[in-house]
Amino acid sequence: MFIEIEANSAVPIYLQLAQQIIESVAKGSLKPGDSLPSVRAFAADLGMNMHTVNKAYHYLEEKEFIQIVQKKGVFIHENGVRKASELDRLRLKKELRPIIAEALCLQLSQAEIELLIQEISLDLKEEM
Amino acid sequence: MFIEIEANSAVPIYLQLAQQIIESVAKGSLKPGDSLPSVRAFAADLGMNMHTVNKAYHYLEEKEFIQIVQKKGVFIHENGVRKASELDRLRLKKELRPIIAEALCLQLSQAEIELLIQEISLDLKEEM
DNA sequence: AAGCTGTTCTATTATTAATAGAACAAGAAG
DNA sequence: CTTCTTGTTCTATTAATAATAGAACAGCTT
Repeated sequence: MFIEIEANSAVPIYLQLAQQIIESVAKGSLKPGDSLPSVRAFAADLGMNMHTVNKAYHYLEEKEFIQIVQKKGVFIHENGVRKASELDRLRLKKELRPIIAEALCLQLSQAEIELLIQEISLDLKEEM
Repeated sequence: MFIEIEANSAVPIYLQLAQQIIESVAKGSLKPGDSLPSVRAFAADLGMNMHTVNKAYHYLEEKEFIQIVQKKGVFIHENGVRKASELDRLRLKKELRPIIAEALCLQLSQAEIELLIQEISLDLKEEM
């Protein structure tokens, strides 16, 4: 698994880690049932603290993307890839809203915004 | 201007304020040259601190959405509505990426994601 | 028995968010 | 000229978050 952490990002590193794991699930390089490194091994590999990895894991567990099994390890949740609920859609819209507002100020058309999304989707598939 | 701050949001209130000002520019209810309330008046109106409004203003100034004129006041930047630069597009993509990744895990198709964007765009126009 | 698993506990350090009050310099308005 | 308002600056405090650190625990695997 290829994780790249930007030390000088405004995004906390535990979040960067969690987001990149989600990306791996999105692109299919991590599939439901796959195991993730232990908090210690991952921390050593990434040069960060065990507790930071743990925080990322719990963030992902709350989002139901991974499953933490006591004394066993961490696995991609069986429902890691699933159909969005209406609540999911609302949450995604809330997160997208400020970005779309900015895009509209920057005079991006609907088509241009859709192109951005397509480029991102391609990025998330090419890298398999 | 209608600003609604969610006290219990994980998004800092200075950011919520800034984002909602951007939304107003996006929907056209605030146009380049329009003046914004003074930091004191706005703070009193919203029930928050002067310094918090100031922080939102400086955040928006850095993004070139408003112009702070010494001893005069704050105005929507003449370039508040402008054509996106290539850097703008890259920044937007970086912000969109983790959300799109999550959308893909939730098995939203390209069309379904585009529908979300359309719904948001409508929201940002209807409210004029 | 040894090693590994996530968990829990206490602890420290640094940064950010938010508030508060006072004072300043400069423009506007009377 | 005086008064008010403007954004700015300064110091200060409080709370929360991020990140690190080390130790210990319970339970599974080998």
